[in-house]
Amino acid sequence: MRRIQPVRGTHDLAADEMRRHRHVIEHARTLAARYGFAEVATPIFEFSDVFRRTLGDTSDIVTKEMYTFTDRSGAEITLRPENTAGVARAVIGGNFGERRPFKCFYAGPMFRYERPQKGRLRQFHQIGVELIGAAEPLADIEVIALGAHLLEALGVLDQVTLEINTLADEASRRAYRAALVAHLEAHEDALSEESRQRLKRNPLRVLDSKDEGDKAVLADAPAIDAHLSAEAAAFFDGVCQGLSALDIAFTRNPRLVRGLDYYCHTAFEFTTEALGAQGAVLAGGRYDGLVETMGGPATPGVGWAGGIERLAALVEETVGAVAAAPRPIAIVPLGTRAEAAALGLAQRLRREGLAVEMTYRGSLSKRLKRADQARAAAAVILGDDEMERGVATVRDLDSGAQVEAPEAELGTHLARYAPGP
RNA sequence: GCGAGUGUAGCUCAGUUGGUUAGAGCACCGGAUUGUGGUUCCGGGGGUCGUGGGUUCAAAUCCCAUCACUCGCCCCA
Repeated sequence: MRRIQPVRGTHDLAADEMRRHRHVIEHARTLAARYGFAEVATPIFEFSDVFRRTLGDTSDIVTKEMYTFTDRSGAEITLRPENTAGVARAVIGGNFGERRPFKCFYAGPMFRYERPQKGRLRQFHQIGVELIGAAEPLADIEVIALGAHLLEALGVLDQVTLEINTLADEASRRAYRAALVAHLEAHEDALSEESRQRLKRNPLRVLDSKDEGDKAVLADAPAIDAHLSAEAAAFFDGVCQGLSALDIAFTRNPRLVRGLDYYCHTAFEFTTEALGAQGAVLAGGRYDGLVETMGGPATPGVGWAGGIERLAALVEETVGAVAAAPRPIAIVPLGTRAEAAALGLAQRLRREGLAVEMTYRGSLSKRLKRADQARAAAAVILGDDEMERGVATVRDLDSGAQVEAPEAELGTHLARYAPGP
């Protein structure tokens, strides 16, 4: 029988890794709630149009990374490659209410058909927030502040740098794109093959090329700042000042652009050097055109998404192991009569809030070994001796100290051990 | 999608210029100890050497393909 492998780019999450994921998710969920972002969930698959219409025909995600299939009714379905479009779809449909601004938090799996690498999987997990219906810089500032706060709470803020840029409004961006294209076309011979392609399809993407020849051409390329409308400049100014007022350190990166078409104005990215090539750990921006693109009323929005695998890896690398589960109490019955009694005892203790591990088989020696492997803090030994006298032996597994306690008082004897989950 | 590297037990790895029944440590299971765990001692189970094909008297070892992982490009979270 040949062993079946997991699908490429997918991972089983063992208890330790799952705990690291949960550590990230729970910090994010708690902080998001504190900022007024309530948790929601959208389906992990949508009609393909939800993504095709919003992400842009030239984006890599749409052109080659979507998991798309036809279901039994003939509908074209796509496993979500990101969650913003799904949230926007639900908001437009009124499924999340009519109150504006609408603020939400989400966590869940996303799917992209990519070449797997460290920190890059085909099924990966994101946390994210969206703030829909507020056009003010204050909204951008709060959204970014939440991201920074989360990174701080996870203990990794000093491992990342915040880069920020403005993509301006459409008119400014169009003017800038024209100037950029003119410059790039004048130096087309010096550009890499890929950048020449991008020049035609999505010229702004040339800006973050790592090719040395491209960089040389870009060195004296026009900057967007010269093309900003007064409003766009003021907006970006407002965001930067707000971040400074909150003591959130950032650097301006005029080459920072977004891969997805729906972004405008603020674009930001928390990146780290500690994770190799996949350094973006939490990133997002403003997407004022998105809701309208999807057929809703013109509605501004801003948000971010963070990669759970990447955040968890960064936490593990810089902070170390996350807190382990609470240590259980092990029940060690000896003999069939004791086993029957132990069942009820275990349930009783669990109802009192203790984590209780039953030992199922073997001699006392074997069962204590099991208790030890389960990281139990104490063992409750219940044998014929004890049954006769209506007591149980409580053994502290760290010190080896043992006391006998009447069964009714077991709860008090065990109270000094950590409560269960 | 492109380039490079790696794949031997559950894990980390050794395995000589191709040469007989492929090893170690840790982990696991049992016993020493049918009422006392962690330490120790003894024993045991586990491998189609990633998979498929080829070369050869002979392949874990050489060749080809393929799959997976890792790193870079690309992309992004």
